[in-house]
Amino acid sequence: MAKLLDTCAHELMDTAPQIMQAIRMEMRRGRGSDISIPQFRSMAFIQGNPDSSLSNLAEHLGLTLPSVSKLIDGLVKQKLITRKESTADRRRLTLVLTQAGSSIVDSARTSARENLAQKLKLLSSDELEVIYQAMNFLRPIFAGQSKVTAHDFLRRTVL
Amino acid sequence: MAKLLDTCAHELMDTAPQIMQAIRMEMRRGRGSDISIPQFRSMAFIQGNPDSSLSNLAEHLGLTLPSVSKLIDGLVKQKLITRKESTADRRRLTLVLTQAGSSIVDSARTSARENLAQKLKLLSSDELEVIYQAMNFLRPIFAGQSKVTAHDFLRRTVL
DNA sequence: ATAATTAGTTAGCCTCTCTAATAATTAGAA
DNA sequence: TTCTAATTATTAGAGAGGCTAACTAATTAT
Repeated sequence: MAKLLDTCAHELMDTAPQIMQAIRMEMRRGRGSDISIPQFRSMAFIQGNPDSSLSNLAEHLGLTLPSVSKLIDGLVKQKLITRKESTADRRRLTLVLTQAGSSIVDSARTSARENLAQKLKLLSSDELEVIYQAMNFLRPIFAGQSKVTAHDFLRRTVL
Repeated sequence: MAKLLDTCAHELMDTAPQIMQAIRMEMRRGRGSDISIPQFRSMAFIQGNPDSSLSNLAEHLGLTLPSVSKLIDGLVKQKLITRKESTADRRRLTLVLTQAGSSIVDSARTSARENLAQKLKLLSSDELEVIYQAMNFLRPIFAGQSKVTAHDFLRRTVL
């Protein structure tokens, strides 16, 4: 039945924004490390995937290149990351966390995690298990937004 | 064990933004009804809770009053909702959807729902069931951010 | 009556995200 | 090889989305 599909879609549209808002607040609460969610996500990705390029990051975040470029601008201004020129391919960037950046992303992560965990304490471990599973079903579906450009599209379908 | 808590927290921080990004794109894709997620959420709430005030809406969204005030500004400019003065309490607003607003929120809802459902088709109905349950566990935890003001806090704890 | 609370708005700030246009470098084809 | 394509990133410009702080107006409580 298509009913469950629609219901789930509705639930997602309803719940995801609320969770985001909560996370946003948790991130702010962890004062001392005052960064936004996209900033945190960017740094976490760079930390986990050293020497990534802007494009890599953009694809991971599901954002456009200009958006990410500006996002990185902010982080560079705060000296949390640096842009390094790649020697092999001179148009390519290599993003590197500074020491400050690394420690901030660490503390932000644990702080947000603790605050969130605090909220999740209201649930039983069975319920948490369900959530854990759900996230693992959802992540692959919504990850890697594929970023099909108009040009790619034409190339694939017309040409 | 506290491990599961932390893992779930981590999964949430990881997955929620991606879902949001996908929803954002789905909303845009439903061209003709070009509204943002907060705008959609506001209108949907007003549709379901007629004659709500700004404060009601702000609490539901988990946002500050000024944020919501500005948000509503935009919708009023587009003639999707109107601010009506309440006769009983003259500082209170009553938010009302215009006809245009009502039809836009309807079409945006079905469009986004269909696009999302499309993505969810990749899952089995068992997996959907898990997601459904998870959302129902999560929603109450993250809904109604309680919005404790400094003043309230002092009043409750000190006085 | 006067003080405190509540409902909204305004102003100012910064981030997020997009599209469109541009520059520089590399890869591919004629 | 030369000239065209594609890739990588940036800039400019615009509109939302958030927040805090400071303010007005109306209501309630003392």
